[in-house]
Amino acid sequence: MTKKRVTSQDVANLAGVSRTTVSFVLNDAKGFSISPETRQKVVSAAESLNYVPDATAQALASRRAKAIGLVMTRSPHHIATDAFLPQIIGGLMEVIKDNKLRLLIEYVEVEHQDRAYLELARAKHIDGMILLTPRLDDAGLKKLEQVDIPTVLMGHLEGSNFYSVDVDNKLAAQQGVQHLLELGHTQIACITNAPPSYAASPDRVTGYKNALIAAGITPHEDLIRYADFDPESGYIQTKSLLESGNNFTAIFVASDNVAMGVKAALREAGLRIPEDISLVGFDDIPWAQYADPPLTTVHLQAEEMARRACLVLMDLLQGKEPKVKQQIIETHLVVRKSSRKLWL
Amino acid sequence: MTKKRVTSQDVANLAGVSRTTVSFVLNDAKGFSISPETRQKVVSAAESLNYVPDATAQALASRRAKAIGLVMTRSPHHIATDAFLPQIIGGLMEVIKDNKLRLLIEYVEVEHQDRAYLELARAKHIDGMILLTPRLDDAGLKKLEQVDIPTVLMGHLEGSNFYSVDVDNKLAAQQGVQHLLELGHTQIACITNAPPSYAASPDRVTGYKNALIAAGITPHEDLIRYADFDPESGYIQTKSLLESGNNFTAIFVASDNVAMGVKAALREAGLRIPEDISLVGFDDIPWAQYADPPLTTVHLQAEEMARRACLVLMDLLQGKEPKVKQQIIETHLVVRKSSRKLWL
DNA sequence: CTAAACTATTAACGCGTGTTAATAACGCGC
DNA sequence: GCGCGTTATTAACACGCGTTAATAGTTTAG
Repeated sequence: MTKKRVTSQDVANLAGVSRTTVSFVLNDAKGFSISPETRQKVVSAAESLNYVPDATAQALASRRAKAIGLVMTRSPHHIATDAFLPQIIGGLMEVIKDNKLRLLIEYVEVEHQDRAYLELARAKHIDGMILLTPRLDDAGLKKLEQVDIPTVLMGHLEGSNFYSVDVDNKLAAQQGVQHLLELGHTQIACITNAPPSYAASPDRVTGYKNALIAAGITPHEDLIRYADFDPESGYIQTKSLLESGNNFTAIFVASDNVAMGVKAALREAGLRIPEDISLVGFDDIPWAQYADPPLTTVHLQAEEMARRACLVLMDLLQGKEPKVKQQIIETHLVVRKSSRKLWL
Repeated sequence: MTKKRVTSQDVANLAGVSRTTVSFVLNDAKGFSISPETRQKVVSAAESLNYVPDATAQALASRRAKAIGLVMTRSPHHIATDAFLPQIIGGLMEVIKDNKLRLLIEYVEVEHQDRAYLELARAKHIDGMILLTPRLDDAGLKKLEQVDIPTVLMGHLEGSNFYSVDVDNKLAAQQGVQHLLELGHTQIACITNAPPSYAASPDRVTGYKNALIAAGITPHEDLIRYADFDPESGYIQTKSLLESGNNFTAIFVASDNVAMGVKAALREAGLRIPEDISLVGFDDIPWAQYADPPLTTVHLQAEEMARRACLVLMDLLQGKEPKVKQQIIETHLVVRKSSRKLWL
């Protein structure tokens, strides 16, 4: 048993035809006619040789990598604690396997942001890309916009021209805060999901403020804290909030993952949820419903978002014009046990 | 402004040298000498043209894809609820970026298992692969073993000849159960992480039984239930356990993710943790410490495992013989609040 | 002063496939 | 028997790069 690679030439030889014919048969080339018996000969020859086309050569010749990239700008550490990643990958996978593509995970270091996207595009490793958690201050994205590589944003970037799939962060945040207001809370703190440089973060704060204003309450900057994706940052910001001496009876946390840390800090301070402090999260990560108390939160369909983003990308890859440029996925509040009526 | 791709030929022309020289300079080819001024000319030419080598062509010519694959056998749905995936990807990323490789996520459908691995290997999309959650009954793996593609298993497969990185599942489970025994529990149920076909599952059960036997307690099959990765399966199995009428004062759950569902079922049945039932988990996923009560669990260093597995793979790719064939990563029990002394 | 040994560079081939333009075989009406 | 449209097939080029073997130029050893 020789270890020699089986090429389409071998298949051609065995079938007694040319390599071109083999290619036509295996790719179902349209506009060319091949007799049924020839087709059969080729197919069985390929089968008996266990022929698998060389993806690299195919990519070079066809000028399509047959792969898309999921591009993130976060450090490996933050990637490791991203509660949404599995859902997003799962969602992408579903679409990708139908289109016989592959998924590449790319990680762009902040320092190389200005060049990395372009190189990614130029290197032709991927046919298109899906960008996660874009930052407002990402210089590389501006340049990427000029280049002609199919790109879909998960999230939104003010003033950018990318195709995107996102939730209405303002509205969603407003829904969450609205719920707290309806329960009678008026002193409501806010802890964000991420630093303000990530687009979703200020949007959710705006939603928070809008809800307050609509209820005739003046937002208070002292009640707003910026976390950094992980539970630990939530823990820290909650400490800061508690030590600031500001009064509040509820917290809107713009990320369930961060809320985990918030809960820990509250518990440590002897505050019970929801008896002393009501908590509303954001994201509805899989564990939110199993937390104790189960977390009231704004449900975000991450898997569905990924699926949609991927579908838009598929359209772009096939040269079709996607129907909508900026797609909004619906969110809704899930009321569980971490929030309750304010005692008066 | 034409959108023509910049090739190494363009760089060569601008620098006034041959394409070969360009290749030598850019790849730091050893065994060939190039004068400093020529080198400089090439570098600045490449720079000014914004030259980015075509990865596809490089791969074809060099016969290395410069990418490795993370291969999973689970459905997109299960991928979406995998709490470890981010940690594993994060760990892999860390090693990969140092070696200028890329990460491909591959998903092998169960129905195609027998052929998929081989095609993956033959298609040369990737230079090597890391296999996740191998199944005992996976026919494709047997065939893969014959082929000469660098492969590292995360997990263990009895009787296989793969390089692997794993925890000592038996010992780790024993540690967890031991803890419950020391607290005075004698009636301890067990809910696994996965169906028995996944290698880790029966191993953890064995560890559970061993601990009991060592304490002079006869394991009772009625107290063992097999979950299926997600919280929901934990919920279902716990229901089944409760309805079976068997008495128990503690549960060893071989997966924190599953344990989330177990907690929900217990709470629904009016049982408090740890007052009525002590709970010990397995994995120490990032949210375990933020659960309420914080979960006592066996800590498994997923990120580190991924890192190690990737390092072994790097060795294999470079033709080095890795030091150890089957690497074991240490685990340790983390005692939190979900377990406590049995009232007598 | 010639042979040998190095230095600097390149022409040319190979990687395995997709695809165009050309060829060969074949039936058809006249 | 002759042109002509199909049908079936292939030779040949393109894709962009890595790499070997060979060619000039230049220094060193004998």
